[in-house]
Order: sequence, then structure tokens, then C-alpha cells
Amino acid sequence: MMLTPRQQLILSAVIEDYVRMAEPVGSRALAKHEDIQFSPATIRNEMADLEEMGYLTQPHTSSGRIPSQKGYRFYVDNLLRQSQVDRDAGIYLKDFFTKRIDEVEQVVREISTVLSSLTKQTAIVLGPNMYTEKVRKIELIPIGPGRAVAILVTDTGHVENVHVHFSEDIRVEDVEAIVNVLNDKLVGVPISKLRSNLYAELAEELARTVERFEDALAVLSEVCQVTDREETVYIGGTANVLSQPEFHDVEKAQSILSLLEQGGAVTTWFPKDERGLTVRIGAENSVGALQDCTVMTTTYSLYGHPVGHIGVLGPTRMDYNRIMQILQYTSAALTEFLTRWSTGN
Amino acid sequence: MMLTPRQQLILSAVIEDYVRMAEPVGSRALAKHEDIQFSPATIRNEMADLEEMGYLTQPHTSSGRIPSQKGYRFYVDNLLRQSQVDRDAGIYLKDFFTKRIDEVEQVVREISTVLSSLTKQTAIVLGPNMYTEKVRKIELIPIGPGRAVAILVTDTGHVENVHVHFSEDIRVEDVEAIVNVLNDKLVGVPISKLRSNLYAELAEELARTVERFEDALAVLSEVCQVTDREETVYIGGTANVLSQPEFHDVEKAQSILSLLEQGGAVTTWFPKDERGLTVRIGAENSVGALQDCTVMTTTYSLYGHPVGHIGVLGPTRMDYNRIMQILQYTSAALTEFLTRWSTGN
DNA sequence: TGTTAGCACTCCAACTCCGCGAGTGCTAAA
DNA sequence: TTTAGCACTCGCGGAGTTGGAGTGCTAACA
Repeated sequence: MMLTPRQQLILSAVIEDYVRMAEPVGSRALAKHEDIQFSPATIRNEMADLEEMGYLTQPHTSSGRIPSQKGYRFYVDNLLRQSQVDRDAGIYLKDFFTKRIDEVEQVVREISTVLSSLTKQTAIVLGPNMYTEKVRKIELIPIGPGRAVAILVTDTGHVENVHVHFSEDIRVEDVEAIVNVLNDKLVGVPISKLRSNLYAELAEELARTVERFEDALAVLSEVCQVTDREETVYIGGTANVLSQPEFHDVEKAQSILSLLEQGGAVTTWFPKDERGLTVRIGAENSVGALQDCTVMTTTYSLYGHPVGHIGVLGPTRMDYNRIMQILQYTSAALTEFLTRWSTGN
Repeated sequence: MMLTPRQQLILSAVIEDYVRMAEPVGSRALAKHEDIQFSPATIRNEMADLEEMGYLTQPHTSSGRIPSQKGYRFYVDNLLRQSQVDRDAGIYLKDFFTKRIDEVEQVVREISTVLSSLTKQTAIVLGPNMYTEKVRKIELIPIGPGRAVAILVTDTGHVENVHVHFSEDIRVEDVEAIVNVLNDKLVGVPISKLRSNLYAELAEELARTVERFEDALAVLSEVCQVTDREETVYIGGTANVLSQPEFHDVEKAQSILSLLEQGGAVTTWFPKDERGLTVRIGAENSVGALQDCTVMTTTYSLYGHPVGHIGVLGPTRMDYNRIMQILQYTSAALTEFLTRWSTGN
């Protein structure tokens, strides 16, 4: 059942050739591979065995072999040698990050472009969530009768805002009172706990302090909306989908593009509670349209907590090695950038 | 030189048929058209004339005709009868807007989706700029040594924020002084005038009030950055590009998709100083990749000033009539929504 | 004079046919 | 166990063929 070293060698070679050429690879071509010393005939025998075991398939009799999903999986799990990160890519990334001392959001957005152009695939970046950040300040700024903007600033300097409403005849003192209570009770609280932990306690306090109790409650609930904000999604390199030979079929390409378009759907492709690198090959993606795609993802962190995801979408025939390197390197660089940024540029 | 009514009728018919079928239309097919009473032979003669004048072309001898760019242009300028807006579309839009009492940004983003699914083309929406809005409040919230977030709220409730830096040993009073001066001098000033008009005056005032003058200046300049923010671009329905027969050629499709991806580039497709509806057919778009595309755009307004653009990108063979209707209707509805929203939901 | 029927002609698109070549599996020899 | 040899398979691309849609032209007709 286990593969012999020679079979592993051949499987690797098949995958690497196929990744490069996007065409079924035959025994003759493989024999030319430098670290393969056997004759085509031997290779044919081995390939027949590999096919029988399900690691390779044949589009039709008398054509070369292509790796099956199982083949890719074995390759990723056992054969991938962690080679050097692409030198140019490394330089490019390092360069990108040292130049940047900008707003986080902009950097994160641009990462999706960078990642896609490095990998020549589609890159997906889920913006850093603020669940672990703490409330630094809450402001209520009136902008009209019965209307105000609530602004919430976190300790790392993220700003969220939401429009709130109250009765038109509320008094200025009441608004001030509300803001004071909010700040008293909420500063230092992690965003993730905003709603759950403090709702009851805060309501009580507000009831004691503020005349217009219902208004205060409404505001409270509206402010809490910021915790429900879904992560922002940045997608770069969607056009790269079309340059993959496997998606020259317009139907397929379109189904993938429309999938990418509904930003929300993309979120589900990322494993919720894993922090390391994950690789989902073909049918391992539950989504139908991704049957012959691979989604490789990893997380980036702030203060040791994963706060966001980056990922690459490509055909199952992708350069796993290279893309894995780039992804890991990018994640590390992004993590470092975030840390540097949030401790003071 | 001028077209006879019959020629106009035939031109219309050719265009309308071609828009529907995406295939060259011949004299026989046209003769079946209900408001055409002449025989195929007559039609052939007229079409030959129209071709000679450049309104139609023939992919090859002995095939039907297709409209030339000049043909489309004439059609748009002279023959388009403003018919009823698509009933379903109207209902759909009305529905969308009455349901929505949400954040502007979200509505604008969703408009791009709505517009693309109504037109089955790619929709481009340039978010409302805030140039005409006025400063309501400026806040400086410290988030670390020498670091703060500057928050600017406009009279309609837009919130922009930017990170600012000053010497680490600046005193709290100085920060307060800066904020006070900023608010004193800037509240009520239109965003567009922020930098130009008040820079000098403000600097003077700050020099008088604030000890750390350089710091204040730096902050001022950083705050002004928000005026440089480029308009946000939302693009919906990029996948629709692929469903157009003319873009089944992967090359073409890709060049258009990559164009769409660089959000910034898209901005230039919108005429700067026109407010009504514009139609750019084929080569009228200066961009090379859009040679067989039409970009139809219009603006939406707030308080009578155009504040943003919406547009539709499709093949020159697009349903001008329908898309024009939808665009105008959407623009009107969006304008109305904005007004309602900014005067208090 | 403008319109129409008829007809010969054109040309694309789709289909079939065929040969090439890359690749295989099997067998027999090393 | 590996390799050389050989017969076989099958997709792909080019050449040849055909059908049909559409044209332009001419001549007849209102």
C-alpha cells in the first residue's frame, strides 16, 4: 500500500512536470528528467501501478498521465520539499513592506494585489478583525435632529462608525451622559466582549444615569453593531483565473468569477479555527465550482493571536511548493508589519 | 447624406436584431420584422447604401450586416425612442431603495450589484465624494506615545480618519489646543476648501496658540490628507463580461478584467465635468482594450450637486435603450435616497 | 421611378476522412 | 528486475466536401 521511494520519485516528477506544462506527461518525457535514471519502460510500469492505486489518471488510453486529487494530496503531505522561497518574490515582498508605513487597511488591500501578482493566481485577503482589540474611546457626534454618528476607536487605532438615532427632543446632557457611561464602562473592553458581557450591566447603569432610557438602550444596541461587521474581503488577480489553461472553458471560469464576486461566500473557504497553513485540494473544497481548484490559506497574527487570513485560489495544478513559500512568507511579513504598526510605526 | 426615414427604420431594426441575437442580420430576417413592409430585395438595396455610408459593415461578403460604431452612434443620437423603463427593473429598484435605510456606503456598494444584475453587464459605481460636504467636527484621539487618530466628521455624517504623529513628549494641553483651533477654524468649511483656503490662516493661528508649532503643522497636513482620498470604486458583475459572446475569446475578456481590477484606472472612464448621461461607443473610449465596448455613464447628486457616478460597461452590442433607462432610473433613485438619508432618514 | 421576384454566385461553418505522432501495454530478452 | 521492441490506441490537425444563408445584379412589374 505504501509507495516505494521510486514511486514517490515518479509521482513527484509527474506532478512537477504537469504543473509546469499543463499537459499529460508520458514516460518518455519523464525519462529525460534529470533525477530519474530508469528507462521509459520501467516508468511505464510504475505509472501503471500508481494509476491502479489512484494517484494518477489517464485522460484517455494512450495519453500521458495526470495527477489525481489523491496524487496531489500525497504530494503535499509527503513529498513537498521546503525549498528556498523564490528569491525575487522575497525581495519584492521585503521591499513592499519596508516601504509601507501606511494605513493598515491600505496595506492589507494592496497585499491582495501583491500576492496575486507573485503567484499568478487569485489572492484572497480577509482584513484583520478587531475582536481582540480593546475599546479606546467612544464618541457621539450629533449631525442633525435625533441623529448622530457613533465613533469607536480601538487601542490600535482602528476607527469604526455607525449612525444612531434617538428621539428628536433628547437633551444635550443626556447625550453627554450616555457617552460618559459608555466610555466609563467600555474603555478597555475587547471588541468581542462588547455585546455579550456588558449589555446587562451597562443597561442598568444607564437606567440610573440617563433620563431617556430607551434612547440610551437604542444607541447601545446600535453601537454594538460594529461587532457584527463582517471581515472585509480583498480579492486580487481575478483576471489570472483566465490565464489558467484549465479555465479557458468560459463556463468554468465564469462560475468561479461569480463565486469570487459575492465577497461573503469567500469567507467560508477559510478554515475557522486553524492557524497554520491549510491546503484544500479539489473536492476537499465543499463548494461545487471549486472541484478542480485548490485553495491554500494561512493566517496572520497580531500579538500572537490570528487576526486575519490570506489565501490563494488556483487550479489543482498549481505550484504548491512556490505558492506555499510565498504564502508563509507573506503571512510572516504581514504579521511583523502589523506588530510594528500597532506598537508605533 | 442624411438618412431617409426608411433607412433609419432599417438601421434601427438591424441594431435591435443584432443586439438580441449577436449575429449578423440578413435581409430575409429583417423582412420578418413587423414594422418593415418591404421585400428582402428592397432591404438589400438599402443596406448596401447604409454600408456605403458607413453605418453597417459586413464581416465578409455574403453574410448579414452588423452595425458599425458610426451606426450605433447614429442610433443613440437619433433613433433611440425613450420607451418605458423595464417594468420588473423599476419594481426591483424601487423595492431596493425603500427597504434600505442603511449606511450610505453599503447602499452604494450594493447598487453596483443591483445595477449589474439588472443590466446583465458590468456595473461601475464611484462612491459619493465629500467635496461639497462641510466639516462638522474634528477629533484627535491619542492611541500611543506620539500617535493619534484624527477623525473628521462631515455634516452629512461621513466619517474619515487618518493616523497622525507628533513628538512623543508633546503635552496634552497642546493636543487639546490643536483640536480646538482646528474646530474653530474648520467647522463649516467645505472639504474641498480644507487645504487650499485655510492652510495659511490656520498655520498663523496655530503659531499663536500652540507651543509645539511644528507638530501642529504636521498634524494639519496629515488631516488634510483626507481631502486627497480618491473616490471609492465599486464594481459589480465582472463575471457578466464572460457571458457576452463577443468576449468568449479569453484574451479579450482577460484584458478587460484586468483593466477593471485596477480600480483607479476605471475612474478615468467617467467624463469629469458632464452631469447628464454619456455614451462612449467603441473607439470613443480612449482605452485600447475597450475598442469594442460601450461605457454608458451618468451622475447622481446631492443637493443639486453631482457627487458621484454610476456606469455600465458592456459590448458595443448592448441594449442601449434598456440600459439607458435603467441607468437614469437608478441615478434618480440614488439621488433621492441620498437626499432623504442626509436630511434625516 | 421605385419595388420586387428570380437567379447565379460567394463564402462560412460543419462534417467527414485520414494520417501522424505521442503514448501505452505486453512480451521476451538481458 | 529492468529494458528493448513492437503492435496497438487514440486524439489532433489539415484537407476535402457539402449545405445553407445571404448577397448583388438584372429584369419585370406597378
